[in-house]
Amino acid sequence: MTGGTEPPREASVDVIQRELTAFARRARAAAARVHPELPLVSYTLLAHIEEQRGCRAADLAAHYLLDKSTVSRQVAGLEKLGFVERRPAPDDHRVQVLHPTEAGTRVLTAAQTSRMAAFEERLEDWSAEDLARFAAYLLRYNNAAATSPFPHTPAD
Amino acid sequence: MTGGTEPPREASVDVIQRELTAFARRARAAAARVHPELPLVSYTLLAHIEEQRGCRAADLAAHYLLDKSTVSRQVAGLEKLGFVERRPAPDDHRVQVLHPTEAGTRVLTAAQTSRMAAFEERLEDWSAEDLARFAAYLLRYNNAAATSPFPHTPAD
DNA sequence: AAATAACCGTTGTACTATACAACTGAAAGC
DNA sequence: GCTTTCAGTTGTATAGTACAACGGTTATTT
Repeated sequence: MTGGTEPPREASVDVIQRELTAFARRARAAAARVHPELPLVSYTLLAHIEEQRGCRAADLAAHYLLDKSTVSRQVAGLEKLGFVERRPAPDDHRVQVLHPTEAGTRVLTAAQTSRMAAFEERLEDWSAEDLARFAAYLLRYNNAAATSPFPHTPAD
Repeated sequence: MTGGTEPPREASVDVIQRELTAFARRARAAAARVHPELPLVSYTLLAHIEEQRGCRAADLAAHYLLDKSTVSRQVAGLEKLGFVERRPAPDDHRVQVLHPTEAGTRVLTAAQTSRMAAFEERLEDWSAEDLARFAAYLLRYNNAAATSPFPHTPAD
């Protein structure tokens, strides 16, 4: 299949770019409906915090290519909702380690479940193989983006 | 290859969900940097207008699952920038047909080029086959999302 | 050790994208 | 002709985001 019809790279890149944009918008809208209590980004960050217990705000900023102010506010929001706890690290008084609370874990699980259901609904007729490959592509891309010296050029 | 290690669907779906979100956010941020003059959504809409000459605002709203007010403002912005023209349709005085202007076409081409370049930079070591497959996955996903009776439930 | 730099997080400000609701004007149905 | 429906605009509100300026803290340099 690789042989005959070399699909033009540019066309593919263009599609990826545009579809992704469409996806982003829809994802946000959909997420807002599915779980109005836990906005999309908060959800993502909370999930990260849950996985990487004790991570710092700066980690989140780095990982998601977000400004620290954004993260600061997001985390503040999560704290206000009672979903995360911020504790000063004992060794370094600059940093705060982040932990999900009981409620945080609970709401996260709930959100994950319903979001998963929503996704599953649209992915139900995908083969496991396609799903795995799609997931792998996304990971590959994101890893590349995170480590590449690309356009987030912190200070140029 | 499908045989042995059935990758758990749920894990893949979860990855897809999260990475897609991260991906989308980064794409937006990157796009904003690459072409500050033509914000991401405007860009997308302009591209659509360029492709579907003479489309109406309502079409855009339907296609991108956006509220008409959003489209209205976006189009107004594009017009203010001199990138699209709005003309009343002769047969139906409610509708306005949208056309890209000279400048619109120009800026769109430029944006496409540089955005492409940005994406290419991160996708350069992907095979054309992988790109095509990735693009196809995104299309497939978005089409499913657009036609599914899922959560944009216009009035519930 | 004092001065300087680097780092972490917060806060002020501004802007984009978005939705919902209320409204205007036009067309279609009864 | 009145009412409903449709296309688009405008008012208002909210999320998410960035950048810049700041306040503490730790690390480095001299």
